[in-house]
Amino acid sequence: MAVKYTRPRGTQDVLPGQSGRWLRLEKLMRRTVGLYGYKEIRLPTFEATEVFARGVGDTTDIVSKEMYTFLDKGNRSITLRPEGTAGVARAILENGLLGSSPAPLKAYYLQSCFRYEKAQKGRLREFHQLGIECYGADDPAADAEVIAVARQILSAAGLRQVRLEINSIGCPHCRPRYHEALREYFSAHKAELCETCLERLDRNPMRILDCKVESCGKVAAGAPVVLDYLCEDCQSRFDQVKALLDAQGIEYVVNPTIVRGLDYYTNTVFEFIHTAVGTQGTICGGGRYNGLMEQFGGPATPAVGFGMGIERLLMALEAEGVELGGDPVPALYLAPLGEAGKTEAIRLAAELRGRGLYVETDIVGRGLKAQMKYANKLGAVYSMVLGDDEVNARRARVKRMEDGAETELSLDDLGEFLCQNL
RNA sequence: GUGGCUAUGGCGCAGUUGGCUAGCGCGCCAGAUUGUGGCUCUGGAGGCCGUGGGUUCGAGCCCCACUAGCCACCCCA
Repeated sequence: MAVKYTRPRGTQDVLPGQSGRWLRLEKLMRRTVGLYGYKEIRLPTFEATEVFARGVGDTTDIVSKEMYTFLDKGNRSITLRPEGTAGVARAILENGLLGSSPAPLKAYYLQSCFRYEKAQKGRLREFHQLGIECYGADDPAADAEVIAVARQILSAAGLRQVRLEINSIGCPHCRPRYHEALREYFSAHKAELCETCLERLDRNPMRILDCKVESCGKVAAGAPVVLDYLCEDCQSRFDQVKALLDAQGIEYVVNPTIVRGLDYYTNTVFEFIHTAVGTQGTICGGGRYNGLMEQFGGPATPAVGFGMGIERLLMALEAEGVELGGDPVPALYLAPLGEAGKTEAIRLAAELRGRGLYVETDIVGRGLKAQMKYANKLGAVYSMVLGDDEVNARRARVKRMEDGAETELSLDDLGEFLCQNL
């Protein structure tokens, strides 16, 4: 039984037995997001490469080296989506949603994303993301609401050891001033910077703040802080976001070094970081991206949103020992004995399933004893033996597996009994 | 892309300085007096020891390459 085929690197199989927790988490996410008015949007898995190059920014790592890009048979450059926001922006414009639906436009997606990276724990090549996008709301209340959505999902899932970090990276008006100040500061410390940071100095000096190299970190510690360079408007927005978080009782810490790796962010940026799960601790990241629509040639439209990694959240929950519950358990196991029993079991099972009950019965020809063991393994709440006597009398005993208590009743009353005793 | 560690039945592991039929736990299947589970006992199925070379009389154990996984860097969800 040699395994010939293995799954591509960085992908995963979610098997029966594990999929239950995914399902529960997804349900919880859809429900929560719905409480804030988000409706699902389903988009193609791949887009024209240009959509991401434009949307995400071609100087970012994601676009410059992590995309799954290929030419299709019509010689078009196609890319598997590395994130969700760019596609949503494209779809909104293409379908004219901004004019035709009431503002703000709130959409969410729950989907695979693809990045060609070296896989490790919490970093897959195909991973799953919940994302929400709110278009047409420039008020800080929108920022605070988006953060609240993420907060509620994480709390509802039972996650405890998570910290919210927020920052403002300013707008196109005040950011150049800050870049200027950073360049000036880091240029004076060139000798202590690593090679990559020397490049960053020209392209995007804010990235240096994020550098993990020790010497860079030391220099960065004394660097000018964005928050000191915000224009009046940006400062006031940031203050309002914080005030609204306070009002909702959402705890956070201001971390002026959060930069985020996608070019479209402006003003508010935030991350939810798990504190006990090793290096891939960011389970949710997001912020405001008011410039994105214009980059696509659309009308200037304010927008906020976040992306949340399903696998990362699942990892974090596991690290905290939070149980999401496993696969559903049968309400009843029907154990047929003999031909008459078998026929009746099939009939009865179909009837009960028609009423919405999860019922299992024998389809492999096991003996009675083996069937009981099986029922036990499945975790069935009740079991019932159907032999000639029961079929003739149309009465049988239901057994509660937990304690072995038995109740005799007519087969016709079984459905009612189960509905009332689950 | 860079560095380190690992690779034995479905899962978790033993395999002594290389030596004759590769073991254990869990799981799976079947039994333990005739129509009943969870405990216990017994038996069974299942591995060309990641792949390909090499050293040797002989390699799961040594050497090389490749592949995959894990950890860190990088980056991000």
